[in-house]
Amino acid sequence: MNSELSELLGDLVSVTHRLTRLAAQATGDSTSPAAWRTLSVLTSSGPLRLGELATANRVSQPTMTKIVANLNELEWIKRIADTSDARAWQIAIAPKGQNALNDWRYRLGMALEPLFADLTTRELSVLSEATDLIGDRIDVQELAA
Amino acid sequence: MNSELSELLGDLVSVTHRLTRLAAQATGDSTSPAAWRTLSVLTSSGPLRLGELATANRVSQPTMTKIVANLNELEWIKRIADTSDARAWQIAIAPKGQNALNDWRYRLGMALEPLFADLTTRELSVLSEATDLIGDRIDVQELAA
DNA sequence: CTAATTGTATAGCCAAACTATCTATCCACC
DNA sequence: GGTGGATAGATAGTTTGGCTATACAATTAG
Repeated sequence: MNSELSELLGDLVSVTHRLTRLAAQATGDSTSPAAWRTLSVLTSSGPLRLGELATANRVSQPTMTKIVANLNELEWIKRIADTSDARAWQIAIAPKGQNALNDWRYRLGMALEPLFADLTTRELSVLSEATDLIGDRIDVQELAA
Repeated sequence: MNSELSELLGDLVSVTHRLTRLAAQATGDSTSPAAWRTLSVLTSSGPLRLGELATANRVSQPTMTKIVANLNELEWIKRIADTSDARAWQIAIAPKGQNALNDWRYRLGMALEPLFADLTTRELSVLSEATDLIGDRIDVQELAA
């Protein structure tokens, strides 16, 4: 175990904990990070079974059942009976959900932009690459799950 | 408003949302992200008033009162009466809390390391720099609060 | 066909999040 | 010194996201 890597990962996760809260407060709205996270996963992965969606979000299945029920009431997602298994549901993002997610991302960008406005083009590309690197690690874990 | 920056910030926050959950599941323990976040803030900032700690964590003061009460029961933090204001408390991390945080970071590093093991030295330094860049943005916001 | 496995809903519990309100303390001003 | 306004933190109440355990129906394996 590489202790420099461990240190970096500890710092990275500490910083992401705080950025998550910063984002929640910055837009000042009442929709939860879990909702945005779920919509975001659906946007990038396409429709998923409820259990798959739980895995992708790293929450338990009953938790995801509850989150999906809330999103369904808002009509932000669609529940589609899975044609190959009568027990299962396909969960897809709905147009309203896509619009809401896009709006949130816009408002988030507006709110956070002043904080990042002083970064150089090089620094921004560092952030961009890091985002991709982390995103790829998360997706790798999904495949292994 | 720079739409590329907005896009990047939306992606960054989406990815950090998911990394936060990945970290919570990866270590499999019952202590919440809020507790770790709070201990982490206290480690880097030193003792803070309860309200300041709430601001640094981007949560409301009553939320922080509760989190601090839990941490106090675990003896992970110390509550010290503020000498200059009879209403206020200084909250400081206690040795038990520091040990718990260090242990958590170690276990987190162990759990996440396989995901990041394939990164090159250059990629790891990208992550490291990004972590610093984000961390600096968060601290800037604190000063402005 | 039967037993084991699987997908999701339900139940119950806890903690983190919020707003509103209250009480005691502090501070500014007259 | 006294009064009014502001502030620090506790308390109350509500909602939602987390969890484990369990139930039931559908699917799969032997």
